[in-house]
Amino acid sequence: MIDYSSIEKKWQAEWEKARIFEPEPSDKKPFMVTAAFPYVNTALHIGHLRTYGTADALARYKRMRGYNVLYPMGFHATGTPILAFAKRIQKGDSELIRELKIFHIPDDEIKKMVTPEYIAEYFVKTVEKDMRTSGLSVDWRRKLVSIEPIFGKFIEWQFKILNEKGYLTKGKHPVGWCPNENNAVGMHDTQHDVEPEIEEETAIKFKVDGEDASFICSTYRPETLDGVTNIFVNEGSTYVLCRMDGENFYVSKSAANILSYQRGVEVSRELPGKELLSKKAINPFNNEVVPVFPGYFVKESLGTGVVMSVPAHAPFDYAAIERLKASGYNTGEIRYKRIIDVQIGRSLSDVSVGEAKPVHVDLPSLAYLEVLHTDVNAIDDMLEFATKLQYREESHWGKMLVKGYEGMSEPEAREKIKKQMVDSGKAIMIYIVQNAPVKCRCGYDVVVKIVDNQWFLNYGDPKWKEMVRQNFEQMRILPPKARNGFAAAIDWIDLRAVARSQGLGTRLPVDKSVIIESLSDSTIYPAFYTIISLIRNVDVEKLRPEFFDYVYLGKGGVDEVAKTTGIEYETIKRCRDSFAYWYQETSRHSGPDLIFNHLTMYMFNHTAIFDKAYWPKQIVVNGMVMSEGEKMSKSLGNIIPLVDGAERIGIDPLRIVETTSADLLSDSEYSESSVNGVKERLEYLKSVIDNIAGYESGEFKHIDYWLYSKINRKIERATAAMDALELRDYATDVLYNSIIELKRYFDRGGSNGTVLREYLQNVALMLQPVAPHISEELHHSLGNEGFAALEKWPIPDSSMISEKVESEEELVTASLDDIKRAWELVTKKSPDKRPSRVSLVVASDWKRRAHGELAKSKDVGKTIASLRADGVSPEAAAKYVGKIAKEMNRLREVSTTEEDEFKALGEAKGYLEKALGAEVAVEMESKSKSARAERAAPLKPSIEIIF
RNA sequence: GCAGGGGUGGCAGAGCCUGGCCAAAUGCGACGGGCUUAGGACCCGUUUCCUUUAGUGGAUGCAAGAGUUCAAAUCUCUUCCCCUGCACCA
Repeated sequence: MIDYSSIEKKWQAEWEKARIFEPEPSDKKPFMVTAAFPYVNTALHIGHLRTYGTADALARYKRMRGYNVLYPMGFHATGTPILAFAKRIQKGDSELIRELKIFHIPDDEIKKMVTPEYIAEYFVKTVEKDMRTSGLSVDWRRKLVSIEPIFGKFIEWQFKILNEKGYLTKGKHPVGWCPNENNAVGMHDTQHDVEPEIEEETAIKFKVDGEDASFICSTYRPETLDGVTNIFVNEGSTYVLCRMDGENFYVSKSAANILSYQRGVEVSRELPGKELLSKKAINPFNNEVVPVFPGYFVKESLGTGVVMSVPAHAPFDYAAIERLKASGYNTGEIRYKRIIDVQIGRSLSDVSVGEAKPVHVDLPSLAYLEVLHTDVNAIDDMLEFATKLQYREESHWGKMLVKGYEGMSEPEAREKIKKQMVDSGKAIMIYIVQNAPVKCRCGYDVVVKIVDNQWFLNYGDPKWKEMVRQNFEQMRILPPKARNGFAAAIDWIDLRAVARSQGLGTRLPVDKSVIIESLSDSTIYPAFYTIISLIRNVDVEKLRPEFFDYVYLGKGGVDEVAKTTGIEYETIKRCRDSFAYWYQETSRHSGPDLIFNHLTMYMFNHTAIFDKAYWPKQIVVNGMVMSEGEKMSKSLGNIIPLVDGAERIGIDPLRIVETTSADLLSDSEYSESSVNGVKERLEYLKSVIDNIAGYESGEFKHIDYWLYSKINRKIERATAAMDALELRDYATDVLYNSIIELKRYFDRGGSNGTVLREYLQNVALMLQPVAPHISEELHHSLGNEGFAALEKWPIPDSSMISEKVESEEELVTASLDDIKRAWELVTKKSPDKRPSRVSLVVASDWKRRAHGELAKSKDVGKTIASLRADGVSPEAAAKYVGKIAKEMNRLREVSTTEEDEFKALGEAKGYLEKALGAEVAVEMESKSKSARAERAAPLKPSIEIIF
């Protein structure tokens, strides 16, 4: 058994002692690998190995390919999560404590986690330890934490530049807001961690006839305005007349309160809903005067509490009006007006619609109730269903009938009408919490507030976008299929709020009252790794913008900067050199969840700040890790802390399973069985190496050449796979196929120590990227000195790759297979017959020529003629060529000769006899008298089973 | 709704870009056999249907439908369904 734990500890200590992962600029080609730094609210679990292990695999591979490789690491602590974390600990939150216990965090440590600073300190320590346990080839001298003052200086400089370039702007922005605590709330601040989903609604002003006031109706479908027949209010609710933006409005009392966070609202007086029923309203779209009805379904707390009624296109509206009529309410004459044309029920299958045919196609909402086998008295859930169906079909396939918008699709008309109404002052946009009620941790309902002094980064800036697109074209995205996602993200990203009033982090230089939001302060930090270890001893206050200007932008001169900042000349110069060196070639790694935020912001900020030469070169996105078919999560309790995994399973097997068991972008699957499979294979490799001394060298046999061919082909393929970071393909070749090949080699009597040693030496080295410890151990077991981690990546010897040798080996396998099949069929049908001997006949060389010629000429006649000219009998030539002509387009040249095949099968005779338990004879067709000999084809000898 | 990624055999999951060697790798499961006192492990075989007393031939088949082609899991179009993201949150 391999003792992973002690092997890992041993090599980690050796690497550390030799400081082999602490690179400095040199004349070698640089390669810098960075992975998204972890947020410090948890220890690592085995799933984290996916991203960090993939990045490490690339780092180690590139190192072996002769690059000077830098793989630095830092820690993210800015933002609100550890603030909330500290509060929860203060309150003794049992759920959180239970989660921490999964990671074996001792009680006395948990007790101390009442300040975010301590939490950060604790997890920085823990995660670094976890990463060291993982055997990552990280240069720990460059460690940084995003809440360090030194980091703050760097961020301040970054935002100073962004501001100077005009990318920092100020404006209005809707946010989730707690009216009680008076601050913005995000997901981390709500009960059950619910994200308040903010949605925009159009609120249409319906002037009250004869009054200086309007109803204001919120709606998702302003395009249906032309179909409004009346206004609905809840007659049992309290309404107010209020003043907003210099106009008077009727809204529900609770709506007035909610709206007051978005606009200035002054309540003039309260009134019961009933009082509104006597009023008339003017539709701003078509100036029709419409009445006000009581709507049983109107909720005062939703939107404005006043609803415009479009009965032809809203089942609720239609049902409410019909029920009013039925109850004897005087509605006056209602003229239902169809404004969207669509094939009703088209998305439903015939089965669910059954016999129901929409009769009232001029009144779509009724027609929708009809296809659903119901009517105006349906329960609310049914009406809700009909509403959704109608809305979906109309917006998907509907064509507008409204004058001026004829034939338009609904979404297009919606945007046009919305814009027209808002621009002409007939409507305003309001925001609602779409998934209301969302409760703040303090217990109050979250509302939407429009913050008007919000700072944004204007990622929508066309010139900026253009720069990013330009760089993106040059960039390498791995895997290539993630490329479309990035292109979409670059197009989509727009204004992004960059400041918050709370949380840990750096204050915005242009407005010290706010803190830079935590994703925005971690976009160009990889550049900071290149210099941080050089300025650790510099007084933080000396890190003035002039310093960074020189280091990152080459502005000014070293003397000048040394004078203004007081930093030593040599330090400044080394920083500039270090940045300019390492940033030539970079690779950024993360999970796919960061494509639409961090990774895109990474591209934008780099292009905004740095010179072209230092723009991003490569981004790698990898999938996540699933555990036994389920997503790993603390609440499911299926998290395996990294320390446990290292101890119970071993880091190398874990790294192999997680980084190589799926496509780069697909989620990989951790399971006991997959880990065991990997371990068995590693054990097998080790056992062969442990016994290597027992194999003597000698003259090479066919199977030795075969193994040479295999190893060199393997190197070729593994190298190509690593270049594309296709770790799954790489591992299939290097690990899984190696086992199969070795077993076959021994099966076929292979026993040459020289060949085996070379094979294993290469396999051991090629395991280095994903299984660095085992690789190191095997490398040394083979008697090598020096670190595998620093060895040259194997180079294939293409002269040893032989199509012919491999074909011959396949010939043996395929023949054995065919013999078994035929054998079985014969003995099944005649159980009393006992075959005693098998005779194989390999095909004459003229048949090989036939293949080659036919493949080239595609001409049956010509091929036959050419064979006859060579002295082949006309009958045999015609018969054979006729047979192979059927698969003319699949024919290939054959690399073996009759002689080759004869020899190969001859050498394998012993093997075949053992496998079959019968005598085997091999003949050449040109010399055979067997009746079945003519059936022989290249690489497919004829078989005769003799009884 | 918008954007991105998908839909393959009992399951998981390759193949699709670059059409033919694909009844479709590999792993798991199931079944049969070997080994064993027995179980596990291991080894061999089977795992769409029909056909074949010699290594075979055929049908159906990769979400559904249509198209392009001598040839489609693979290319094009349409439809249906699933997953992820949609922001101030790391």
